[in-house]
Amino acid sequence: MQLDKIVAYHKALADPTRIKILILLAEGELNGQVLAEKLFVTPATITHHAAKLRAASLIHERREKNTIYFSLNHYFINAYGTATANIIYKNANQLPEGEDHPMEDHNQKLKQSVISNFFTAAGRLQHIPAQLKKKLIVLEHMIGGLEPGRSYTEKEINEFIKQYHDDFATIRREFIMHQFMSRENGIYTMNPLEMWMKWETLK
Amino acid sequence: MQLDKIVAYHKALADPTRIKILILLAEGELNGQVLAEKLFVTPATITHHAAKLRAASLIHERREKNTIYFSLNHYFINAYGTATANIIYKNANQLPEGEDHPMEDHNQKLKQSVISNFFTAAGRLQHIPAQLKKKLIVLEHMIGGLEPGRSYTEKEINEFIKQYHDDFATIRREFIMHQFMSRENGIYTMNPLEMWMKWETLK
DNA sequence: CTTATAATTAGATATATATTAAATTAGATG
DNA sequence: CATCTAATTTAATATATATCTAATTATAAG
Repeated sequence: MQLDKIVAYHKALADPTRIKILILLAEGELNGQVLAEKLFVTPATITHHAAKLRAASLIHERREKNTIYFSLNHYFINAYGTATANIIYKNANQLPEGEDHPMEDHNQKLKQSVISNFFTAAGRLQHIPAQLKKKLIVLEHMIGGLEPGRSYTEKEINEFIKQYHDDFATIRREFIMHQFMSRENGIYTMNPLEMWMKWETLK
Repeated sequence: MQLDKIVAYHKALADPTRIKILILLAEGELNGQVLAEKLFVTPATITHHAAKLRAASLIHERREKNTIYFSLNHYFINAYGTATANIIYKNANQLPEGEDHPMEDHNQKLKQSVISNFFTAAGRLQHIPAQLKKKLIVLEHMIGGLEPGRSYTEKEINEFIKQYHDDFATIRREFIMHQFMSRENGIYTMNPLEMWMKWETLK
């Protein structure tokens, strides 16, 4: 049920240690040991929180030898124009509160250029970018056309994607793979984090 | 500290019973006894949750004789274009998930007309509306100019308000009174709910 | 195979919180 | 003042969760 998802999402952000972890990760990826040191907790505690953040799709993980590096979900970073993310970001960089981070501007420009390069004037997707970062921008752009908070049948999702590109099956799979959406019993819903980003970009 | 506020805000929405209360209140105001019946809990439990929702500015209360009627914070209702609010609203009205509620459209139109009636083309506020609902729309419009998540000194707030109207003291007081902002040691910050709305209306 | 490092798991503890029943308070009315 | 109703408070309980220590697992390297 959708209620559980909303609750789980808010629970993930309802703990000071987890917010602090996100603030630290806003500076760049860190492994568990380092996070533990900086927050004066044990690695076991980091594991505990990482599980909750992971469940809410707020972080990514990358393994290198026997070290696991945590990073903010790419979208979370890009969405820091929102208030909570703004706070996380500013805290991370010790910037005076009134100033915007140059990254904000840079990300905006990157998005703009990727969107204008991959979509036609009529709004069709010419082809799916091979580069991950660009692909994610393209997926995010398309998912912005869905209504946050409603459920879609597979048929409806296919129709929706076909507005942009004929290969709806690949794109639908990418939506799931990159956690933009989740599927349950053939019903598709946007994930909470993605909804949140959607709110931000809503006019 | 701002961290606590963010955490408290998310905690308020991190409980299924509280989300259900909001869903029920989306249909209209209800008193504690009725809420308790509908949710199969005791009135004491409702009191408990009401305290948390009140602390997060999510509900309003109105006393009539010895009955207290709870209702959604006016702004929460108007913000239901956001995903969580959308879910609350749709659940409340048993609408097919794809359909928008007519109220959404109505509120949008009301806002449009109030804003164009009270502000000049240059964006100055001509006078403060006497009618509560209109006043709230005007306040919401102005607060949209602030950056969510940052702190402002009183001087900065005054300067900000003077863009719109010379009587900054009255408007500043209204911001506090209607819980758009809170003041601590002379530092002003937008309240979490208002931040949330801000995200939604951000371009 | 042994050793080293990072992460996870398991078990224990403490704190927080959701809930209830019972007692109390607040307000209205006779 | 007595009574009624709604709400709150208090105290108790149960569940959840944040944290730690100690044991275990995963991966790499000698």
